[in-house]
Amino acid sequence: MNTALEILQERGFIKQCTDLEALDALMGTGPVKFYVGVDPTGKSLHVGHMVPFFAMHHMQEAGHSPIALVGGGTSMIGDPSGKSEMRQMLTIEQIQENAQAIQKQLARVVDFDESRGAGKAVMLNNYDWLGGLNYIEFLRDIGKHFSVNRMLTFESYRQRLERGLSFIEFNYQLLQSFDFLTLFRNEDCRLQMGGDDQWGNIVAGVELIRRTERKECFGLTFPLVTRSDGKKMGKTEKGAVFLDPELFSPYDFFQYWRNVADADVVRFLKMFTFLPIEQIDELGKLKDAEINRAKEILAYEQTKIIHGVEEADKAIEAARAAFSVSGSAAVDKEGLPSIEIEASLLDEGINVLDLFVMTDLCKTKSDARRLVQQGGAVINDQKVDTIGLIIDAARVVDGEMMLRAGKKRYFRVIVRS
RNA sequence: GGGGAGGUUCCCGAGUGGCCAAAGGGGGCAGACUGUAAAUCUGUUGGCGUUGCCUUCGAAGGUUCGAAUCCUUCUCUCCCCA
Repeated sequence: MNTALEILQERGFIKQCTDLEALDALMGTGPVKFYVGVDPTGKSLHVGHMVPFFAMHHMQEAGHSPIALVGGGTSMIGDPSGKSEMRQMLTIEQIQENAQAIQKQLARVVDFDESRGAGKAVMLNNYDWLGGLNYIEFLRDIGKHFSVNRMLTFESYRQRLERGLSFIEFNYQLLQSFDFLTLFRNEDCRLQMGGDDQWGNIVAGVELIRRTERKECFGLTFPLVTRSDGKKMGKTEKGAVFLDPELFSPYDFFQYWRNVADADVVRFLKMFTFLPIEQIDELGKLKDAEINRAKEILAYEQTKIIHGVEEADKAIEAARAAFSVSGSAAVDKEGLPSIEIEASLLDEGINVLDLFVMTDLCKTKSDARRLVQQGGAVINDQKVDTIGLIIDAARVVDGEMMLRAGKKRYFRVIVRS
């Protein structure tokens, strides 16, 4: 039987730990409460946020108790770690709202259900103890444990010193450490996990607890997940790969994973799916074109976790249909993004450019014009390269038209009669 | 509070009176090559009614036949001094 840490290790989740052996020993003696911070700065998480929560999942599976800590108080301040801009400050109401939306998304990976009993995940908000903090007391009890000299040696602050760092941002580390201390006191939380950019803050928390409570707690960080093509994880030209299907369709979500670089497949399978490690190793042996099978599995599993089995099935079918040799042959196209238009619109015909702009394929008519000029516009597998072309009902097949921009972007236009 | 340097298109960054919808790079999009990969090469990259017109160079005014470029005021950022 693998311990939780071994599982994390073999799946590539561990970057640094304050004391791996001691932590392993502690976790061997029984369930351990641990926490991960969540930013409530948006109403949806995106895949770049998910690493800690997948780790949380494995920890929970192994019997430990997760706490998702919403940074309601801290996000009203801004964290300087690695960021060049000050964070936008939010109102308590916005944060509350975001936190609820986020919890729903987390529930796809972590179990918040009451029926789970002791091991269930809980969500707390640090606004509860930061909101009414007394400045003098805080300085006296917490502030005295921090050395400015030491803090200035932290890489994250060093960088910011060059660009400018406001005093409240500088305090972030104290607040995060105080969070850990509070969770330790109130919940007996012994471990904080987070991205590697949080290392400094996490260690600061461990030290604070050691000084004030004379107890050893632990910190563990995850590697910053990058894509081997150098792009940021979870970012696309269209913006972040959100988990919210309203913001990022399940089909596009599937495609995002389907299109990861070869070099990333195994790593991502380990971190972002729950497939057994043996199966992943097998998939890792695939070479060249074969590796596409592994990518498809990655995309399917990930979509299944986040959007559910039905959406995953639709997405994989749609993708297969769209990319099969026969082009957009009549297979299941359910999962493709689509719009509906009135049949009457086609009575007089509609300009190709306008048609493409109606879909999400082109943003402006100039954009559409370029697409057509460069030969990237396709309707029902027929290239359209005439700018003024009028599209009418003759193009409709089985009540719809399948538009394509370039090789990969599809869009269904469903004609309502 | 005093002094200095700046704010240019998605980003970085050139441009100091007309040749500027604005160099170059990055990124994006499209094409070729492929495996729905990477790398590479080519084209393209403000909008529209496209041999033209409209909006854009922090904001508002002004000078000028003509301004991203000059002047005034405002505003924001950074640096130095207090």
